[in-house]
Amino acid sequence: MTGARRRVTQQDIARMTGVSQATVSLVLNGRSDADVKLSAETREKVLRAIAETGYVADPIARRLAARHNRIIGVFTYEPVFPSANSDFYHPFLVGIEQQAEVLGCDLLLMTSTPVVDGRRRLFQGDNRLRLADGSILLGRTIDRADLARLLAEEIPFVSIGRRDDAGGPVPYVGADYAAATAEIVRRAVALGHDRLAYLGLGAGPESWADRGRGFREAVASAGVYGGHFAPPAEGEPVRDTAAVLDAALAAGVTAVVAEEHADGVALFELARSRGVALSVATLGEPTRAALPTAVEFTSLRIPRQAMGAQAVEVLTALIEGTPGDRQRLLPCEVVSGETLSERGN
Amino acid sequence: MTGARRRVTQQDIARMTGVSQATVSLVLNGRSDADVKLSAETREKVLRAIAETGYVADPIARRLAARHNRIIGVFTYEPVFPSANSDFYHPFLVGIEQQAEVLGCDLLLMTSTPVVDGRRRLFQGDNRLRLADGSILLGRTIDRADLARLLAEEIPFVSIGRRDDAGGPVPYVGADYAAATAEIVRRAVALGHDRLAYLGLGAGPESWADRGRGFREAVASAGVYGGHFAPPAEGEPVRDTAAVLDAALAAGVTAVVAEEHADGVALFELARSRGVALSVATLGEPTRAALPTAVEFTSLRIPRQAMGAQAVEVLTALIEGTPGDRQRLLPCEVVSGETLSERGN
DNA sequence: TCAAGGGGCTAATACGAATTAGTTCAGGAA
DNA sequence: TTCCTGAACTAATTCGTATTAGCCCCTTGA
Repeated sequence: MTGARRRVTQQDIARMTGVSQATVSLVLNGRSDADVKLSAETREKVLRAIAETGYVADPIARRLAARHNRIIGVFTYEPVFPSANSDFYHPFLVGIEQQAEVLGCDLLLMTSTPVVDGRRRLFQGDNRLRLADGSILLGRTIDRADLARLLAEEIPFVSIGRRDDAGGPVPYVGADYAAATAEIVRRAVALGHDRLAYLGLGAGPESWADRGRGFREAVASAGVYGGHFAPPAEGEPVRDTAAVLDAALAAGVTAVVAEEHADGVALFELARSRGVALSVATLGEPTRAALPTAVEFTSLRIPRQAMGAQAVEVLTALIEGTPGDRQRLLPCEVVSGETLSERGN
Repeated sequence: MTGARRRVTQQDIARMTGVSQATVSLVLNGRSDADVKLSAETREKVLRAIAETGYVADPIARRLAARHNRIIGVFTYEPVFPSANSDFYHPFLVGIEQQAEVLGCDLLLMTSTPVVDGRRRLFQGDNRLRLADGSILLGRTIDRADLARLLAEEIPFVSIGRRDDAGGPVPYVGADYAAATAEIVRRAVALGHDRLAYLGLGAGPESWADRGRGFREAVASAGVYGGHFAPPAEGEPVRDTAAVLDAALAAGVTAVVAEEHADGVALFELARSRGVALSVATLGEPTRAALPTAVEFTSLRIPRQAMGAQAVEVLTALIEGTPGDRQRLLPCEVVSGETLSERGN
């Protein structure tokens, strides 16, 4: 009714109840302990006025003064929601939201930076990252320089996905691709395969490098042959599946471990259509995009939801200075599908 | 390098260059126009110092002074991400994010309220709604009392989905279900149907009431018969599809308009399996859940993404006091599927 | 020689909450 | 009566930036 009314402040509450702004602040923060004493009467008077007016502390002012506001920032280099990435981000966000709810934090999606060339800029003029107590960074790859700067400026953050040091250890919650890949190799070996190959880059971004390393180490320790077929370029899907298949067969390879799910699916389908026995395991999560196959692929189940939730945990530990691991690798479950079978089948 | 260094402030820059903090602020905001004059020399001195130190304005302080934070709250009664609702909310969020990005706003997901009985409480002790400059409310139904309170407290908000007045007009961006339903009825009539029926509640929450009204009015104005089959209870799917079909046939109905997509699908499939000719149109969006059918249903395409985007527009207009509609109904496209056909087919 | 009129800058204050160093007052001890 | 102590508050300051009123000095015109 009283159009364009200013927001209610502690000062207003103070005037209403005849106390000082400081008292209101003390009541709000439940500071009756130790050195600060407040009468129950005053406390209730203030509390009543707060309830009446529906007062809420301005998070901005609060953050300026107290250095925290129970807001967790979520930064994604790509838009969070738009369709292409939604399947990718969604499970992480489920976990993040869940844990944020448990902790009573709100989530600030940093959408204010326009997407340029398909990526958002983490640092730009007005760095909104500081709006939140700390942030979670989400993205297939994260700019190394950005990480270094975050560390240097001591902005609390946690990366989802393992990251190499960037002028210091990067807090992260990642998936243990190396271990999972090694496990797949062991299974293949146990099924009689002794000539394996890795299809993918196996290098570059940490998540690929980890898989590649897992493969190489497992192959070495099992004492079997481990070949390598690289895609045309980083991030590119394998174009010439036929060439890969031919090369693999020529090298006597009987089991292929594919970095990208789609590549593995394509290879397996081609082999099957040719009537060739080739085992294929995939180091990615079966996605809807690659669903036309009815076959259940041997692949990985990445604990995305748990990763999201734990990222929030690590972040709060970081903010509050609680001890604990700042780097966590969660195990990936190996989905035992039908595509990794006994040698010769 | 110099661990735990305080962040650089305008004050620091000022000291370095021998000017005042105010001058630094003026330079930063490019305020050389109009009433404020700065010499090119001073400007450059300051700019140089800024470049050297890598100074960036603290967004928090900036907002505090500016009295608004360019944060848009997004409140959902149910968790945003968890799977069951994700298909429902997702398209809206795509639109919201998109528009927020255009406007340079961040999105605050209100996740701090624990979900009780599957719903979040909009109003509770510390009302985080005021964290944002304004908020968007999302949900199939929204508590009437909540709306009234929001209006009374003059908290800027926009509802996604039309809402009846709640002690005043509620700002909303909704889908024009009434018009779309009427259009479907007209198409049915044009195809020779003169005995139609509505399957659903056609009352209660605005979105259903609008559909029901659209049906009744269109049927009346076309001068044809319009029956009504209600589900067992509000929100319940129709249990006894067979009973509905029998009743419809007994009443000589040749075309049914179903409020819920799933109900329509079930009815159509049953009729087809019995070899009975029955046209069915659906007043919902074809969802993945009801996909087992290969038939393309005559149904509605709800402009969810546009609704999200426009909600942001309305909200900012509201916040900034710009003139413009506070209530918008966007047209729904009628998907001409195969299930609404000429009478007798 | 003085007022008027800028240009160029600064002091002061606001923004809203948190925090610290007091201050006031009542009651008890000396 | 004075001193002390603790309870219950408050005044003042801080956080970093934006903004406004106004100051000082140098021209210019009369």
